[in-house]
Amino acid sequence: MRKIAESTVRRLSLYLRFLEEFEEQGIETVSSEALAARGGTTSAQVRKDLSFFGSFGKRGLGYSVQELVQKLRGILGLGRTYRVAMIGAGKIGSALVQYRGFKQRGFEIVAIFDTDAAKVGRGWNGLTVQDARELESALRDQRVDIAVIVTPADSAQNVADRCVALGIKAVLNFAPVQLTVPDDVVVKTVNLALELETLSYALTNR
Amino acid sequence: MRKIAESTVRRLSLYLRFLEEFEEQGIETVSSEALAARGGTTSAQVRKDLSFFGSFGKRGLGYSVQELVQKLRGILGLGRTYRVAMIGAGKIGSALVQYRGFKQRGFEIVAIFDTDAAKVGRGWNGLTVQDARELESALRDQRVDIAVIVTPADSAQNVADRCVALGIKAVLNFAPVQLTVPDDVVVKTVNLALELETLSYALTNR
DNA sequence: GGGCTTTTGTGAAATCTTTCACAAATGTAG
DNA sequence: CTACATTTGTGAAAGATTTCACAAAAGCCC
Repeated sequence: MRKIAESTVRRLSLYLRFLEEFEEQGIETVSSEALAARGGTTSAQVRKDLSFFGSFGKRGLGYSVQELVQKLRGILGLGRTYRVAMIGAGKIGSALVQYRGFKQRGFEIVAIFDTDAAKVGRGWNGLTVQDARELESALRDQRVDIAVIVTPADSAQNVADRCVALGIKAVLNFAPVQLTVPDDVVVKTVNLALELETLSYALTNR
Repeated sequence: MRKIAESTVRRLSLYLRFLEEFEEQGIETVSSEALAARGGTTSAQVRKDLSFFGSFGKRGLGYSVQELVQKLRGILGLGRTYRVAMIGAGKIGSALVQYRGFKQRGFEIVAIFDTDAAKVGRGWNGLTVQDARELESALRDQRVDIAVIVTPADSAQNVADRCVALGIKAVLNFAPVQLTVPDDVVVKTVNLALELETLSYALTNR
């Protein structure tokens, strides 16, 4: 498949959210103009984004909300569930585990790890926190699609390496470090410091 | 000042992190090549990014780590402290409050709000959680530079509107919604669902 | 069915970002 | 002091993304 820009994928994901809203409100049809208005972009952008994957609209009418929801779910790979391992049972991990949208969208947390002896063995939303040293033995014969790394900065790369060795191909990283992984592994890093500094830059340069 | 791309600002923020690492290690001088290697980019990119703001290096030698750290702090507006109000005292808010990098980089949380009567009045890291209905009276004569919105999705826009009315010009939003604000207010949204879906897209289309 | 209105899908143009490539500095070694 | 090795700073080229603009499709009304 032709390379699609990350910005495009992010917008598709946004469109999907809006379309789900529309669906709940009982709206059956939407124009690229309406979708763009909801998402702060332009109708041409919406049409171009969709056009990379096919043509889903009816000229003169717009898009069937229901149909477009289906198509976008397919494009984004949301037609299945993903098994997620969370490594790190601190505050952020705990917030994530409770986040409903996670399960709602098909991301199921199947294991939680931590190095802290005080946490290991405790129950957490129906799961037992396991010792991080047992990552390999615990995950060897469990399929895990995505690792969420919520460890302190200094252990994140080590954890990432071990996940890669286990064959995990996708990592969501909340540790404030730049992870190095092979080309066939995809990493998304959420870095709070970066966001704050973008704000501080914007506040300064006006 | 000429418009600088967001991607450039994010990289500058990354460079700063790496330079601080180098500084700790006692490294005094760094080339664009070395900085690029650490950050997964190219030396030309590093030089171009910096060139928007001046020329900080010595040909044949590279950059003084210490000097470049100073310059980048200045460019990113990190030479001061920012007063932050946190609206929402749930799990994510709690994780953020404890995040050290926050204070370390000059972002000081000066107030926390929630609507939940069970939380209001409780102490939180040296601060008392205030009733969100009192946002206006509490912040009227406190300077607040940045609002962090950590409320449920359905109240986020309302909170944002009230922050804007209070004259706040920067918002960091963790609610999974697209906020609408006037042009002179800058919003960064951290949307977990979006990150997950980018991963799922990447896993699907390989 | 013909004319009118709406809205898509998409090449082409415009704009933005990254990469290239090289002259100009700067230090070093002999 | 000259030749040499580095490495910056930056126009120009290449590449990527967004916007424009319009023909083509589809429904609607008379």
